[in-house]
Parts: sequence; structure tokens; C-alpha cells
Amino acid sequence: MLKLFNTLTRSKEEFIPINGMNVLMYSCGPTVYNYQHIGNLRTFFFEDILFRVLKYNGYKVRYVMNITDVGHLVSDQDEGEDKMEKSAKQLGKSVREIADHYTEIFKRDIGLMNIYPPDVYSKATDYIQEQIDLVKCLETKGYTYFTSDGVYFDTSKFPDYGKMAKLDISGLKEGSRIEFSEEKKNITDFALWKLSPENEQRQMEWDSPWGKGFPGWHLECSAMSKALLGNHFDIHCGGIDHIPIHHTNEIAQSEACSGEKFVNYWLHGEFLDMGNEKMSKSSGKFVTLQTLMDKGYTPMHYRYFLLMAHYKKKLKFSYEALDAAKSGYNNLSGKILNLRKDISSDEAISSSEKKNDFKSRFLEKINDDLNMPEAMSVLWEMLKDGDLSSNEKINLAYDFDMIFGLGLESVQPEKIETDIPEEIRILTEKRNEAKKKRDFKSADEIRDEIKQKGYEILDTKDGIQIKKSD
RNA sequence: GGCGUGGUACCCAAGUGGCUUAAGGGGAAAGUCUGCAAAACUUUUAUUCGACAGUUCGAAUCUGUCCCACGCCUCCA
Repeated sequence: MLKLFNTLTRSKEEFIPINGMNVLMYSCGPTVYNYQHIGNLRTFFFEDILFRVLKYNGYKVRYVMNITDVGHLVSDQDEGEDKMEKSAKQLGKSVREIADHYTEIFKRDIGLMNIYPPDVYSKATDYIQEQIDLVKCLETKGYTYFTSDGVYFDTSKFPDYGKMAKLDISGLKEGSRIEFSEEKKNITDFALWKLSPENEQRQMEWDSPWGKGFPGWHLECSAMSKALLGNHFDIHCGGIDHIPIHHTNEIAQSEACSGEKFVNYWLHGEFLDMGNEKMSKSSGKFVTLQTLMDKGYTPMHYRYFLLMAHYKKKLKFSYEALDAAKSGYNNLSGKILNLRKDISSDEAISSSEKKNDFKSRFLEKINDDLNMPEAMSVLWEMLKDGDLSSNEKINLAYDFDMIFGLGLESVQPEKIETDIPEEIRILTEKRNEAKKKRDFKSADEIRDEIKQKGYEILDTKDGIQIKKSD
């Protein structure tokens, strides 16, 4: 039985799809006006785990993720500039170029992280008509009103507004920002269609029954999920910050138009806690996957790091913690490599009962609201077990890796340095001579010398290994 | 000001009434192996869960008060 924490009810619930073994899932993807930072990546990683766990349980998943390439303003509250237009202006490029560029990097990053791509990436700009239709639908049903800058959704007409977020609307701070809300009837009302400013030519604008303009940010997810998954589907996920505004507004729009329940299970991933290194994109200072790679970490190190915490808890990022993950991942790879060597000489001790025991414990953990830390602990316990054969261990590890996604099957032995400088070669020879003569003192001295030159000499069973030091 | 989350070993982090006098990873220490290192393997590393009261046969887990940190409401995944 798969249990998931549903933000709607704030409790773990048994997951029961609407339609048998077919699951419809939507997740809020990136706004492609800039790089995705490692915090964003945490959310996509969490969605990947969810996707993998669903598949592991035998569900057929249709998975849609949107790419926001228009309409996401600098503020969630329909104020300020369009993020895309702003970024384009700064870089002197077209909005399309910006969107394509960052979309590409996003796809590259999640590929490196072993995050499965969705079945469909839906771009907001490819669904303008659907968005206009949705506004029309809301207009017909009397949920909209006009202001001088666009069409707004009247949240007071939707009785359950803010239910999921447990919003206390009367307690929302008034007057923190007023300029644009002057004409709003309620503080929570939001834009469905924004009219282009009269004195400004936008790169992205479309004709609509209400005038030339562009869709409000929240609209795209409602319109696209409706188009690709239907009015009512199983899972919608995203970052925890989306609960109070974005997802709240999506629910209001979608349910107001369709008259049906929108989504059964809402799942939200917690933030990565950067401590002092606060990562607001607006400040331009944030850590990307590339930043980590430049510092000598691999995407799998970061993935392993994320696996150590539960998705619903804040995870404290630090390079110290990332180092721990790096070592952990490297040790794990080493174990896998050793097991592979053992397989041939393995006497197939039959302990299938124990094997099944680990497997069912693992399943229990991943199905308990995607408890990766516990699942990882099962993995390690299994690898250290004294009764299982190497064969069984490696099979289980590969099986578990369908969830972890650490690429264990393709782990390769560390490359042995091939182009060793002549100087090091000669010194290595000299050391061998000394060793043969059992002159260990000078042998050790030479090893130290080599070490100072950045290489390490290791005596192994199979001979000498020369390694470049880190 | 409003709303919310969290404080578990040196670090990251599970566990949320008895199976646990607290998983797992990293780090550290000791041992086996080795001429010595490295690797590998084995073992050790919180009688204690922010503080103080209380509920209970029983609490890290529930309640209250306090302290601290953080998030959102104002760009955020």
C-alpha cells in the first residue's frame, strides 16, 4: 500500500488512483528566465522519486510538466515586470532565445541528475488559446471582473478559496503593497489576463477578447493540465512555496470553471536550506549544478545528498554535508564494484528468505510517503549483511536503484591515470628498486616525494597503482 | 503584525506513545591485513532527543510555558 502525504488534508493517505492502475500526474516546472539552482533541483528530484515509486508499484503514469515561458511576473501577485521580458531585456536577447537557452540547460541538468523527464513538457506559450478559453469559461460563470490592467478572478465568489493553504484571509497583511491592488476587490484576487501596457511594446503578447496582452501566471497550469490530463486528475506537485498563492489560485480557477474537483493528491517538496547563502534568484547569487561540478562534485554526489533527507523536511545545505554525501556515494560505488568482482566466484548460498525480507522492508519504506533516508538505510544494512550472497546483494542493489537513481549499474572503476609524467615514472622505478632491496626507508622517502608532486603510489595485490591526488 | 516549520551525537539525518536504554551516511578512534602506507574488513563512537514543568504503567514522540533558529505573507522550488 502506497501512502502519500496530501497537503489537502495535511495527512498521510492511501493512494488510490481515479482510474485503476493509470495515474495522471502534473508538476509545476521551471520558469525559464534563468538557471535553475540546486534548490529548484531538489524539488524536481522529489518529483522524480515520486514518479519512480509510482512506477515501481506498477502504475502507469502519464506525467506532465510545464515550462513557464511567459507571464510569471516578478511578484506572484501580478505586479512588476514579466520575468521573461525582464531577463531578455537585460541580456539583449529575444524572449524566445532566453527561454530556449534556459530550457536546454534545465533539461541537461535534470538529465545529469538522473531525473526522468516527464512524458510531456508543456510550454505556456503553446497553450495560449486554451488559457483564453479558460478565462472565457470563468467569465461566463461570473467569476471575473475588469480593472484597467486586465481581467481578474474574484476570489470572494469561490467559497472554498484558500482552503488547502488554510489561508486566514482576514489576517493577510493589508497595505504591504498597494499600487496595483487599488482596483482589486479582494486582496487575494489575481490576474487571469493582463493587458499590455499602452506605452510599451512587449515581445510576447497575444490578441484576446479583452485586448492585446498575456495570460496571468497561474492560468497556464490550470489550462494545460485540463488540456493534457482532464478536469480531474490524481497528483499535482511542486515546491512548498506554491501552496498559498499559485496552487490556491489554480484550484480556484479550475474548479470554478469545471465544477469538478481538480486534483486528489497535492504533494509539496520542502526547501533546501542554504543557511547564509540565501539564494534569491533576483539577487543573481545562487548555486547551480554547474557550480557544484566546478567544485569537483558530480551530479550523483548531489543526488546522494538529497537522498539522505525526507522531501517534506528542510535540508541544510553545506559543503561539509555535501562532502559527506560525496564520500558516501563513492563508498557505495566501491562496494558495488567489489560485489561485481565477487559474483563469479560466488557460491550461490540460498538465503532467498532474507533477500525477500530486505526487499519488503525496502518497499515498505518507499511506500511510506517516499521515505528515502530509511530506504537508504535498508540498502546499507543489506550490503553489510553477512548471509546474503554477493549475487543477491548486487541484484537487490540494482533493484533498489530503480528508486534511488544513482546509476549503480553503470558505475565504473576509477580510471587509472595513463599519462604519468616521465619524472614520476622514474621515481616510481627508483622506489621499486629500493623496495626490492628492502630499503624501506628510502622507498618511503621517494613515495613522499612523489606525493609532493601530486601523485600517489599505492601498493595493491595486483601491483603498483599511480593515482593523481585530489 | 499574521501564518507556519523545526531544534535528535563532531556534521548531515531517520524515528513521532512500548518492537528503539534512538536507523543510516560522513567523520573520528581501535583492531585485522600490510615492511609501512592506501584499500578492504571488524569494532567503538547519544542511558540521550533545545530547557523546564505536566499527562501516562510507559514519552525523543502527547500537553503547557519558555529559549533559539528558520520559512512564508514581499522574488523564490
